[in-house]
Amino acid sequence: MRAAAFGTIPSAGGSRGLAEKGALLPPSGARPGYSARPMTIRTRFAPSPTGFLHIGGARTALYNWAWTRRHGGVFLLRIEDTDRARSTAASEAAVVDGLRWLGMDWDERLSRQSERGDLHRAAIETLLARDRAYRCVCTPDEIGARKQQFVATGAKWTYDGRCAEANHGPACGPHTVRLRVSKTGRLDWQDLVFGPSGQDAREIGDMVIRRSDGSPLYHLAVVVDDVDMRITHVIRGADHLNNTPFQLALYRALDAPIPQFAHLPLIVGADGRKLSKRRDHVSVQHFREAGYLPEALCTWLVRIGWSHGDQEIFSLAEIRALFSLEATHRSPGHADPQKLDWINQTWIKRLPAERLAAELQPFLAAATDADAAAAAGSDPGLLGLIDLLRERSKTLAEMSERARFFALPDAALAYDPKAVQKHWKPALRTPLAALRDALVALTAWEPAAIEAAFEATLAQHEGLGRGPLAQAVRVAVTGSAASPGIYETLAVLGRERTLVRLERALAAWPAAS
RNA sequence: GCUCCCAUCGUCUAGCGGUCUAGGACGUGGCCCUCUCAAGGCCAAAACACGGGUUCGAUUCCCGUUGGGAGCACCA
Repeated sequence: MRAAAFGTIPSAGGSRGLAEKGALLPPSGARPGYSARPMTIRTRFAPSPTGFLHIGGARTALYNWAWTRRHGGVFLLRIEDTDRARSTAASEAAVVDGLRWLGMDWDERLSRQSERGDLHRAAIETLLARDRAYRCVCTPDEIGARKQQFVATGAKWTYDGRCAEANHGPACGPHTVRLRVSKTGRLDWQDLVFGPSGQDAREIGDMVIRRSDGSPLYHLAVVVDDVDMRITHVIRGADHLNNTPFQLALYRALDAPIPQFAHLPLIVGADGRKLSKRRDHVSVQHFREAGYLPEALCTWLVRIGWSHGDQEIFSLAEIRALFSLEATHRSPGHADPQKLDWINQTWIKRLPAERLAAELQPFLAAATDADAAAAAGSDPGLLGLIDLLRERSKTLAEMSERARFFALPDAALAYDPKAVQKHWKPALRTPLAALRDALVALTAWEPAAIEAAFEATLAQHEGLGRGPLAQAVRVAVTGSAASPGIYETLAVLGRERTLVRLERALAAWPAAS
């Protein structure tokens, strides 16, 4: 039954409802019988190394990765480095690092399109030999002129086929090679996300597959590579929707099995248009440097265009266990930075303090200096501080800012002038000294005991409010008017450092005027 | 212009003919909590683009309109 379905439909796949099931079957171009036993799913992510990993690309990679892992397939990474100008080892590394940082892995060895030139050239020769492609001596200028005339008719321009029957040989001078694309029939496929898709073959035209300098074009290279790598499912951005018919024609001309296609809706910017490098933050690297966790970025990206009931937060493990193309949307989605903030904080609240401490390290160093960050890193109070800070930090950068007071040496702590002016009232000096004495007398250095010392001090001083005392201490110990609960803060800072800071504040206390 | 695609609160979405006086989340506003900042709790405002069908019955199916997006290379 399966075999029959694949034998009759050029690009089978069944309805959307059956898509996931069909996904386990071999590519639709396979002959009947060949499909009798399920074959391994093979997918790939094929970024061009532009110097950074784009969030759109990261999401495509994530969908590929998650779906493939879920189905026990093989996920490959292929660098599309045909554009020599932009392709450097550094920009390739940026893409690879980005993927690793997000938590993705891939199988077999990383491959590069540039390594496959021979394959592309051979494929073109074969097409030529079989007369499925032909040499074309039309120059860009000539075509441009003809195209301009054509535009008046209002139809979509396709190559007019002037050289199609000319039979130009290898020695015809500068020439391109064009694929013969049928002028009748349809180039259709069953998209795993978009459902029945395709268009009339005649609207495609005989497209160039080899430049006059002998280099192959993108479409030829991708198809040949995908065939060679035995890719069974092509999962990519919806910007390739329009490219698929021509690529279908290439698969046919190559007598190659046709993979299944799944196109993902694009991520758009705040104005609903394609993400722009100028307006929007598009690189994964940017978010990493701004203090977002990989878990947060993955959750954010996976939820644009896909959902699983009302669940908002997904670990990588959940993503790979739950992701399905069937539940993937068809409409483009906005990437909302505020939602990312919330997601990031949610992860900050969930992750173990040890993990956050490690992630925080570079941010702390940036907010203070290497020495201070190292000192904080080995301070036993750090994990406790992180537990206090996770409720008030949307990013690691923010957390590091709030942790500055802790990392800084006692003598280097600076006081916020406005906070001093507001909270260091001359009359508070005596109670503060009393509080210091109460703290010194403490046997246990923990929030409850510290609170008791505060209460005792308050009881000694008629009319003194809890707020003013807490604020005075807060400024003395953190330099700022905002911090986690004062008892917890002192507990985490430690007895010695607290007392040193109190002493230092007392010494700097303003006198009554 | 042509081709292809899309359409539920501002945003991400649930909904796969009756369960919808349309649910959740972010954001926004209010209240509570409170030593500051947060976090948290409660409440509120906020959407099925429009018009035709199909049907006993449409947010859900079909067709138009409108709006939006993507693609129309000897780029990838």
